[in-house]
Order: sequence, then structure tokens, then C-alpha cells
Amino acid sequence: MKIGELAKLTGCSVQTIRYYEKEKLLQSKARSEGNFRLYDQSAVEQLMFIKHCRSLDLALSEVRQLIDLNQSPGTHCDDVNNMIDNHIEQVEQRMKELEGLRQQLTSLRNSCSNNRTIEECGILQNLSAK
Amino acid sequence: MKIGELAKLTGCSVQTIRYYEKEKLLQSKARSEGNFRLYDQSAVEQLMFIKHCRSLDLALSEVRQLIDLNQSPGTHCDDVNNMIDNHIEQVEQRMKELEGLRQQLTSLRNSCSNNRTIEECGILQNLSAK
DNA sequence: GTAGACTCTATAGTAACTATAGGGTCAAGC
DNA sequence: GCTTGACCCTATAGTTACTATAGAGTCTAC
Repeated sequence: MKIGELAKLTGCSVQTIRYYEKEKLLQSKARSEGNFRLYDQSAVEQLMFIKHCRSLDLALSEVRQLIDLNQSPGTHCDDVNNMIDNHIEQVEQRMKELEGLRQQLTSLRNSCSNNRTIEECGILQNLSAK
Repeated sequence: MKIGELAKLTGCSVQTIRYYEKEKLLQSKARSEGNFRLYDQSAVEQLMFIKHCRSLDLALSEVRQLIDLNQSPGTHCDDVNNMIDNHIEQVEQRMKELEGLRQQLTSLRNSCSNNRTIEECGILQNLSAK
């Protein structure tokens, strides 16, 4: 199949597929006479794997590592486990940061009511405070 | 004062200050004979204002809006309130997404124990599943 | 006069795409 | 045979908020 069909089957854009190729995450195995990329079923699976990883917010560099590991049978999968553990930690860290942000923003918002002028605006006053 | 002193006083890097100038968030009012940027106390305040906004994760485009609004006395401050309201919503939205991610990652992690091989790895199996 | 600390501009890199320009391929219909 | 339209190609620039680098000039102290 050509790139457009692969895109439709996986829900990725054509440009994204070309980008993944450039980033060495997904190679097309052949080209047509007219230099069109040609793919088979395994490309669909590989691309869905990438999509799945991305939906979990794994970086492309991490996806690349997973692909490489997947092609090293027999070795231990500790690296995979560690990667996911690290990722969970990062997500939890970011959630804590956002919770702090949320509180600050809410308290900032409460410092101003509607129908005030710029000079009276409690938010701007707070943002300008030293 | 020159840019290095402003950087020290505010905790910003010299490059960041130049970048903010390029982005029209902070102009130096004069140059020395040798073409060095010169700042006064108001630059310190402006830069701290920007820093404060950035610590709340406001985008530079939003900071620019706030600076512009701040210089339009007499007008209503609804736009400021709306901006903060929107920002709170975005933060809450992102927190929900991250909570979903956290759950997915945790359940993925539980599908593999240590000391398995790549072929047995529950994580890779799950990521490859259709 | 020179060493060292500071400053200048311009440019490239970061992450993961998206969008565009300018062109080539190919199948269907006239 | 020719054209039209849908598809494909490569290469490049843009997004955000910086950071890092190169190559040069300024300024102060010794």
C-alpha cells in the first residue's frame, strides 16, 4: 500500500509518517517505480505501536528505544520497566506542579471581581507586587 | 545598569532578557556609547512582572497582552479576568489528562514483573496489542 | 598594552510535528 | 494522445520559550 492508505488505516497524517521515517522509527521496505513509498501489514502494526506509545506521552526517543529492545530477544526487559517507572514519576511530578499552579491561579483570580478598571484590577496588582 | 546586572537582580539569564526584547516584552531605554543596553529600576519591575507571569505558566503572548492592558488605564479589566479563567480551565484540563495517563501507565506497569525477557515482557505485549 | 570580564549580533538547536512551495506520478475520461 | 485531479515526492520554514554557540567589539585594571 502507499502512504495515503497507511495514513488512513492508522489515523496518522501523511507528513507524520514521513517524519517518523526521517526519525528512523518506521522505514518503508520498498519504493514503486515512480518513487512512491510502499508498505505492508507490518508497517500498520509498527505505526500503531508508535501511536499507542505516543498516546501514553512517551517521547519518540523512548519509542525508538522500545523498538530497538523489541528486536533484541532474549535480553531482560528491565529497561522497559524502568522507562515506564520513570514516566509515571514524571507524570506524577507534573501533576503536583499543576496542582500548585491551579491553587495560585485560583487565589489570583479571587483577588479581582468583574466590572473593575485596569487600575483597580486585583490580578494586575498582584502580578506587579514585589 | 547594564544587562548583566539586570540579569543578576532578577534571576533571568542575559540571553533571556535579549530574547524578551526581541519579543517586545521589555525594551531597554538607552544604549551606552559602546552600544551596551542600559536599564533603570522600571526594567527590574517589568522583568519581575514577566517572571511572575511565567511562573504561573502564562504564555509570552498572554504576558504581552497583560502589559498592553496595563498601559490602557480606564478600560475594564474583564480581559484579564477571562485570561486567568481560561488558564485555570486549561490547567484543570491538563490535570485530568495526566490523571488518565497515570492510570494507564500504572496498569501497563503492573502487566510486567522484573526478571522477564523481552519476549515475555507484559509491557511490550500490551503496547503491541491491537 | 594586554588580559579578562563583559557585551554585541546573528544563527542553530531543542520536540514533535504542521504547513507550504514547487514539482513529479498515475489512472480515468475525452 | 491529452488533460484533469488525486495522489505522491523533497526540501524548507514555522511553532514555543528559550539555550548555546561563533565571532566580534568594549571596557577596566594591571
